[in-house]
This record gives sequence, structure tokens and C-alpha cells, in this order.
Amino acid sequence: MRILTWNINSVRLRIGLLERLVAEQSPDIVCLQETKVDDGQFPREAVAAMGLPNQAIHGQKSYNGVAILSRLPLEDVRLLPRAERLDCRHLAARVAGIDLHCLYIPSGGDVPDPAVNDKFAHKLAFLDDLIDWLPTVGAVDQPMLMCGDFNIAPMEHDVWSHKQLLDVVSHTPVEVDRLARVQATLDWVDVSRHFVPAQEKLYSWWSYRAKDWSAADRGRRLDHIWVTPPLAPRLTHHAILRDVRGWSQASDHVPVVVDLA
DNA sequence: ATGGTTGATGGTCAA
Repeated sequence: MRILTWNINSVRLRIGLLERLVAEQSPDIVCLQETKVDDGQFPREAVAAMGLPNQAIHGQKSYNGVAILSRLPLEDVRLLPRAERLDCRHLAARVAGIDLHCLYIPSGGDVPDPAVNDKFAHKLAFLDDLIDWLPTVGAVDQPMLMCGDFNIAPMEHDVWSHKQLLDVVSHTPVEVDRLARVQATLDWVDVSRHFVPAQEKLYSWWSYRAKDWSAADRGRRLDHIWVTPPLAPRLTHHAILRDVRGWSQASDHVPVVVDLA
């Protein structure tokens, strides 16, 4: 079974890129973030025509928005119990016996201080909610997969320069520590680092602001796939599709793919 | 230290 996650940065603008991606990769399940569209406007039929007719969507106008698109039936579709906050950043469903969570963690703004930047405070609060919530909906011996744009590059070689990014939101110790506590909730296995050694540079995002993103290669690994321990022995393949960043009118994030036996 | 680009939107805000 192949699962693919991608921050698509507008599903309407990049529906053609999604079609090409699905044709090339043949995923059984696609998790999207930043769909940026109300549920009523979501291109359901175009996605169904790609072979993904089972769809759970949770979107809003202009910002955020997540979706789970599947060849296989989706059961028990759920949202994180944070109804007091209106941003659409989480969606869960059970598929093929696996509890699947699609996540879009807040980016956090520019200043890494929750006292002066409410976006960073929101990011930390969202992580705290996950720390409280995940143990109540799952267990370490249960097959679960959580993926999406976490907006945090936790390890030294998940960024192009560890030293230069220590004060840059996405790689600051406070959010990295908080993400480690999320990871500890259910002993989550970091799939990309299961396959790629920690000493090797690995990115899933490159800024739009570089003259030549590939030559500069100042990337960050913001997009993740995590599994609980029962799924670790079933991991057979993983890829971060760097080439997609070079497609015409690309998203600034590229897809991450995993195969499970 | 600063500015660089993109998307949704219709003047900016978010990333």
C-alpha cells in the first residue's frame, strides 16, 4: 500500500500537478495540506477521476485545509477535538485497518517568541494539544500513521545550516523539543529517517525566494510521515520527490511517499 | 541587516 503526503499550496491551482503525480506514483492514499478551498468548492470529481473516489475533506477559504483521498474506503472520519479553533489542520480516518492522521501544524510566523508572536504561540499550543490528545485516541501497539506538513525540521541535517537556523522558526530548540514530546506519545517512528541516515541532508521544502532553489539547495525537511511501532516492520520503500519542486508552477513543498507491505 | 516569491484575494495577510 502506497501513501503519499503533499502540501499542495492550493488544490485548485495545482490540480493538474496532482493528476500527474498520481499517474506517476499510483498512490493508494493521498494526504494533502493547504488545499485553501471550502469543502463545497473542492475538486472532488477531478480527484475521483484519478482513481481516488473515497474522500475526506476539511477545508476553508484561502488558508489551511486538509484532505484524505483514497482508492480504498475510508471509515470513522474524525477531526481533532479543537472545535473552538476554526483553522482546518487535522483529519483522521481508518483505512485498511490503519488509523491515518493528516496534519498541518501551524507555520508559526517570523519571531520565535510566543510572548510577542501569537502565531508562534498558536504553533506551540497546537503541539501541546497533540501531546494531550494522541494518547487518548491511540496506543503504541495500534497500527497508526500520521503524516503531513509539520512545519518543523527537527534534526541537524533536516536543514541546510543547523547553526544559521537555530533562531529561525521551524528549527528552534523550543519547537523541536515540543515535537519530540509529540513523537514520544506513541513511540512514533520517523519514516524518512528510518530509511535515510541522520548524517545525510534531507529536505522536503525549498523557499520560493531563492533565485535558483536547486543550486542554492537551502532546504528544510518540514514534511513527515510517522508510524507507530507495529507498522515499522512493514515499511518497504520511502521517497521524497525532490524533482516535483522543479515542475512548472510547483508548490514550495514536495511529496513524501511510503510503501507498507 | 535586509529582501527576496507565491497564493487567494481585491487591500493585505499568510507562508
